[in-house]
Amino acid sequence: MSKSLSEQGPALGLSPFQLETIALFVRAAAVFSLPRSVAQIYGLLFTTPEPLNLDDISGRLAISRGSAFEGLRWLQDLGAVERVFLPGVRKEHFQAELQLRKLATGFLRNQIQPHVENGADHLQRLKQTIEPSSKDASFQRERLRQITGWHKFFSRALPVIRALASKQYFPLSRRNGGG
Amino acid sequence: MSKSLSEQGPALGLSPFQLETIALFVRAAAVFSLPRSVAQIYGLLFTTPEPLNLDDISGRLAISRGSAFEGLRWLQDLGAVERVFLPGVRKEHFQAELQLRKLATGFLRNQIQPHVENGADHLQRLKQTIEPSSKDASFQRERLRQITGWHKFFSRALPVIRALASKQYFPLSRRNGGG
DNA sequence: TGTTTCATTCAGTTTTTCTTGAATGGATCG
DNA sequence: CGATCCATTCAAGAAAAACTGAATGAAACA
Repeated sequence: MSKSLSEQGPALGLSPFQLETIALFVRAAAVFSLPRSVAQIYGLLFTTPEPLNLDDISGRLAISRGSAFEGLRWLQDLGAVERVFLPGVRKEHFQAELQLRKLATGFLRNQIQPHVENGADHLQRLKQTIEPSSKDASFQRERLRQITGWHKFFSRALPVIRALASKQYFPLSRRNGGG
Repeated sequence: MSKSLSEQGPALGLSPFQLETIALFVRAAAVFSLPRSVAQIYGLLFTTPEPLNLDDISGRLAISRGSAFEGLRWLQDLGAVERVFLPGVRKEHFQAELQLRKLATGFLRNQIQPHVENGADHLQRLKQTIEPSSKDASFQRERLRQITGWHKFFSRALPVIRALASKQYFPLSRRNGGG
């Protein structure tokens, strides 16, 4: 019963700091319904000074190679993790991307933006379903207008949110020269 | 095989407009990993002029009373659905809240804010795990600083996002006199 | 008071999601 | 060239989440 910190977490040679950080990321990921393994992987890389390879990750977190691989791919797609090429080393190594801006924009780009972009088509299709002569037509048009308004809002909000996550709002990250 | 629109959706007396709208909400909810039934319920109320009761909802969407009840409770907690008291009618009736602002702030309040508020405690605990004499202490302090920066960002961003969702950014909703 | 109507709960079941680990095949090496 | 190392896939299994519907008891009614 030594796995209280991260709830079914790794038992191997991770420091208390690493365990606590991973637990924190796992909780945060749960808010967005992201798989536990994804959060664990990011937490491990985040708290490890040197780049790690697939077997390092799978081994230290006590998760399967398959999970480690899928999790790493997801994190790479997002831009939360990047490959590191080490001269003379065959295995691919990875390290955590530390800029929240990149994480946030990656998430918006991958998870939100496509839906907003498809929205126009869906709205068009929705419009077709209104029968002009029906007694509900007026009410339905009102609702369609409402949804259209929401869609416009998201289209406008996306760039704003990106701007929000820009350098000037991250005074502390200046230390790393990033932003 | 007449259930293509909303994928396992209701087959009863819903109009094409309703079916299409519900399908749209189900897709949108999936982005945030919200249960299908919740999206269906909101979609049904959104596209129905008059308030509905539990049995209406359960019946028209072909979902169980239990699901309808839980979904309604979740939507009420969020502020996305409100009770309507009809004089002389015993059953509770519900209608959709149309202001996106309320939906957004409800979601932030219920799903995000508690975690941000607990963050301070977790950061404090994380700090305790750093052993000052360890060779990793410097690296770990750097990472702690990073997380602290993220936490600060979210603490600041929450109010800003709320402001974003305020009236002036919803020109179309003025028609309803809401915002 | 007894009867009916209703909101609410929750153990059991179904469905979905996540994880596992062995298998595949391409790349690298000697 | 064969042997080894490695990234990647995926069918099967495990775990988690969502759903069901009957049971409960409170409230309204007559």
